[in-house]
Amino acid sequence: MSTIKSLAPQIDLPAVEQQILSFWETQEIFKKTVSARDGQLSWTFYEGPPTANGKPGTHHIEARVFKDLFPRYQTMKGHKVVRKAGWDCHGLPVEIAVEKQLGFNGKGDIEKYGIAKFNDECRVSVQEHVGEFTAMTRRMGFWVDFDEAYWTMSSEYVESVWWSLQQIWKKGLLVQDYRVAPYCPRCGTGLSDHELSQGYETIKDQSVYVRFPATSGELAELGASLLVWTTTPWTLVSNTAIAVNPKIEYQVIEITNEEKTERLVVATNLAGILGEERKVIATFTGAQLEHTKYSPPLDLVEISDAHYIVLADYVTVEDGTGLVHQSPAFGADDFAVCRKYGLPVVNPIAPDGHFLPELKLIGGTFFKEADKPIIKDLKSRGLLFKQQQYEHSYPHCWRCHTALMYYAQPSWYIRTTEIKEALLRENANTDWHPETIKTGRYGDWLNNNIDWAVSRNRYWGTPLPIWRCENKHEICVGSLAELGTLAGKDISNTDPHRPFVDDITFKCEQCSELMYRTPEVIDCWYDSGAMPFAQWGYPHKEGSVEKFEASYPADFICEAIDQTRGWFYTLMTIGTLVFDKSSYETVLCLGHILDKDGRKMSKHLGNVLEPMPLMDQHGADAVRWYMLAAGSPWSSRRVGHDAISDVVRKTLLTYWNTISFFTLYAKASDFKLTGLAEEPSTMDRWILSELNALVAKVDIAYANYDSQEAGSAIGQFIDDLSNWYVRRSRRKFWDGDSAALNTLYHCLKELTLLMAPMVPFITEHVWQEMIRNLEPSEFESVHLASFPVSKASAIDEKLSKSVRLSRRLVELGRSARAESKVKIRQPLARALVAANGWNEMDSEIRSHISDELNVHNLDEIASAGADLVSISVKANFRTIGAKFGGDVQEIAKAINLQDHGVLVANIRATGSAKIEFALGKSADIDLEDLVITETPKIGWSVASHNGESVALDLTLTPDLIEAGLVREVIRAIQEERKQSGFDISDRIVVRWGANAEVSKAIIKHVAEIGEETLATKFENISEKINEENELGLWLELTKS
RNA sequence: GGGCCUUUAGCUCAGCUUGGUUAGAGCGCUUCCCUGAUAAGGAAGAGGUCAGUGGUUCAAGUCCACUAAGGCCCA
Repeated sequence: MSTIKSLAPQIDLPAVEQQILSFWETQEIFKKTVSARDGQLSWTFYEGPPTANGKPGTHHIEARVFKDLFPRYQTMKGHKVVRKAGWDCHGLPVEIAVEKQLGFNGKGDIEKYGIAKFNDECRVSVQEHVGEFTAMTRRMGFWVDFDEAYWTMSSEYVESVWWSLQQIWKKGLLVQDYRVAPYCPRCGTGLSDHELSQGYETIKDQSVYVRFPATSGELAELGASLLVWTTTPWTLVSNTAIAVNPKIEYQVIEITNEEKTERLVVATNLAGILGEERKVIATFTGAQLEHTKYSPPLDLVEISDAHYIVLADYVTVEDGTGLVHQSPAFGADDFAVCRKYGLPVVNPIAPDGHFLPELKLIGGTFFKEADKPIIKDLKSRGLLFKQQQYEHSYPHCWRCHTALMYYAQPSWYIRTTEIKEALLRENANTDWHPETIKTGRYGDWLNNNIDWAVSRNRYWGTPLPIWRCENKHEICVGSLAELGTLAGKDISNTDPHRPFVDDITFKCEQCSELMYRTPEVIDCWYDSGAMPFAQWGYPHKEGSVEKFEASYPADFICEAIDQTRGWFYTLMTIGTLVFDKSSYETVLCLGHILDKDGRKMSKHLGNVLEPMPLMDQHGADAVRWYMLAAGSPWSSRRVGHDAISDVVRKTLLTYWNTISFFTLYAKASDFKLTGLAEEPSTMDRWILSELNALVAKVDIAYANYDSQEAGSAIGQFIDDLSNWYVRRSRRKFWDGDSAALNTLYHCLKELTLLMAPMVPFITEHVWQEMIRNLEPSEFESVHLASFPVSKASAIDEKLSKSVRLSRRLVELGRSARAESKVKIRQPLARALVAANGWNEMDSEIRSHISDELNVHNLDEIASAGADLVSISVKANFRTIGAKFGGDVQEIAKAINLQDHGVLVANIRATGSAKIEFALGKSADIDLEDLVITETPKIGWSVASHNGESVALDLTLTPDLIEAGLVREVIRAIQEERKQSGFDISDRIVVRWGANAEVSKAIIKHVAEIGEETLATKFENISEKINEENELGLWLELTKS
């Protein structure tokens, strides 16, 4: 009585996964995989926290699959891998969602409602979908510790963030400055980029070309005016400078119209706007014009030490005049350029969007309404050159549709430009996957680094821990304890959010004035970038120092490509700011998930694939394998049901069926696990060679974060194992051959271990049902086992090549069979083979070819005699090109003109031949320089490819025909056995009837048929004949 | 406006690092074959301006430049 479980070929993957999930949970397998590696080298992974105020989507599965694979692999390689989950809690998207839910329409509503209550709602909102996230994470088999998850809104997290800000502040890198940002004058609030993108509207504005007379340098001597184009005439009030591109060419052009002659400066490429009748007076590069003074068009506000030409690379000749009016309070580019020249930032507009009342002409006017009087004034003073309507898309407030203005507002910056060199150094030491991001997208971003505007005028975020007095003395606080000391009371249990921290005030140490917290909160990207230390509550919380030091920097992080300027940047930057070291060493950067038609998944297109139904339909393993192994992880990929069910059929079911096949025969033959044979057969040696090569390949691929490479190698091996090794060794399994069964078991066990990190469910199922069934002392879970080690001595590259050749020859033989219309069940006497490597081929491998092709004898084509064989050759360009370079075409032609048979005979006899290809020029070539195709001349069915040929002798003798009939009969009986549902080891009685020819064959070969079909007894019912089948064979089987 | 990525069969994608003369695989379709595990396997066929243009080279899907379309990030 065998205890071996036979596993059915049918499997319900999603159902099995549910069992495995509860097994993992009840046995606490995840915990054990971590604790089992206590004392081992740790391998660190950081989880990029999602915000759980929205539902998880299929794109969340993608990153999480990769975040799971490599930790599982590293665990199997003996490392301790702690995986701490995290939740990103703060930020504008959360506030906006809550505003929407409460029907709010701006910051005013929030303040009326009360910041404390509003923040309470935010706190609830970010926990709303935590359950769905954890359910999805559990279902997909992503092992991460939710019990110990960090929350960016927790007091200890916020305090840790404060501590890091204090470090940066102490270095003088956290400062207040102006920031030009979109601003809604009606709502009185700045808008985020995210809000901005929702509110673009196409509108018509008056654009104007204005003359700015030059007052210094050569331009003044020439009496020229700078011609400037702007779509926002209202900004001319605060004109501060004019920017030109140093590399662009400018001309002074004289034109005459309406009886007036004047000279204007424009970029050469845009001179066309001045009309056809024009005279070039002088030419300058932009650089030559620097510091040329001009008189400003309006004299409504005082701007000292201004009004000259500055240089800026961003100026283009796409439209306008190539000269750009600069008003630093109202344009980010303008601000940056003017800052560089030390120009003042003058802002004549009040926060309500109206010009200051004391101004002449436009005092008290709403900024947009000022265009008309300004244009009228310019016209009356002869400064307006041209005016035209201009249609463009302009940002509007998404709430109230008011036109936005870009407006300089006070803002806190982290001076990341100061640590640019350190960032570049850290980036150079970072291992990016794919590599191009390092110097491409991310490297460029660092090279063009700008200071990080880190403050937000909002409510639900980590409050900026800076307190100031009216004399602008400031202090940055690093913890609640520190703040309590300053305030002189115990506030250790105070919520470190608004509005509670806003209420804390204390006296300035320098001037004794009261210090108030500056009202801003910080960018939530700072929160997530601070997680390497803040997740432990470093440095305040007990034990956090040890935990942090043991886990910094991370060996591995992984997110989608949109994080290059998000999390990847803030992690590296904060790490470098605070510890002078980036917080991660390797980063895997994934492409996005698209729908089956290549479109983004979005609610309004209705093409969103819900993750849970997807996994419940196909199984999490199928989704995982698809994400990991189908297509490049770093390019965007289309996900659809068909693509995923393909994975199931092709890979997972083939694997499972091989397992099932093994257990079927292991049970039937009372399999004993004895290990690998001392002297394995050629076939066994071959598959073991492939296996060990696979182990090495997959190990390297995983170590290099290349799941695609690992997946395709595994897929190839599954195919080799199932469709060649098992197929060709079927008879041995049937015979209960212990060596073959042990070999197959060994292959399946190692394969299971290799696949475990990618598809943890089905491999666990195999581990429990097959491996622990045979080896009860094995690890409790496949995920507690060690990764296999490749045995180099088992890898036989020559054998592998030989088997590959044999499989190509089988293909050619099948092709020749199909061509000849002689089916494979009809044996043939012989086939001729031509191929390099044939002579070295092991007889066992040759026998597989003759079995597959059902041919009794295989001979080398040479044995057929030269007069039967025709030889044709082609030049092998790869070798000839390398040897003779430019002469290849001539040589190839010359080779073609030779008598191919003689040429090949010569080279085979002497090893080389001299080819004369031009007058007095010749080349010595040898066998490798030719692609030789040998084919029999007549009476054969031939297939050739790349110089390899198989030719079948189609002559049929009565004996061969009879053998063919026997094989037909055997197959018919086997088919019937299967139909009748007999067990593979059932002995049977065959009652049969057939026509004379078939009857004769059966009677003559009854012993052979009986052996093949396990028939113990044959009864001929001669009157029965089945008209419906080709053989006329009637069968009735019963168990004996 | 800037940077990066992608573009190869009806569909999904390899191949490009290292250039070599018949450009592959899977799915789907047609016709066959094989089957004592398989939801499988195999053969043949239809299906390709390798996005376009130009260049380098004896030779370009592959290297270089430019262009176009789509995507991502940033303005």
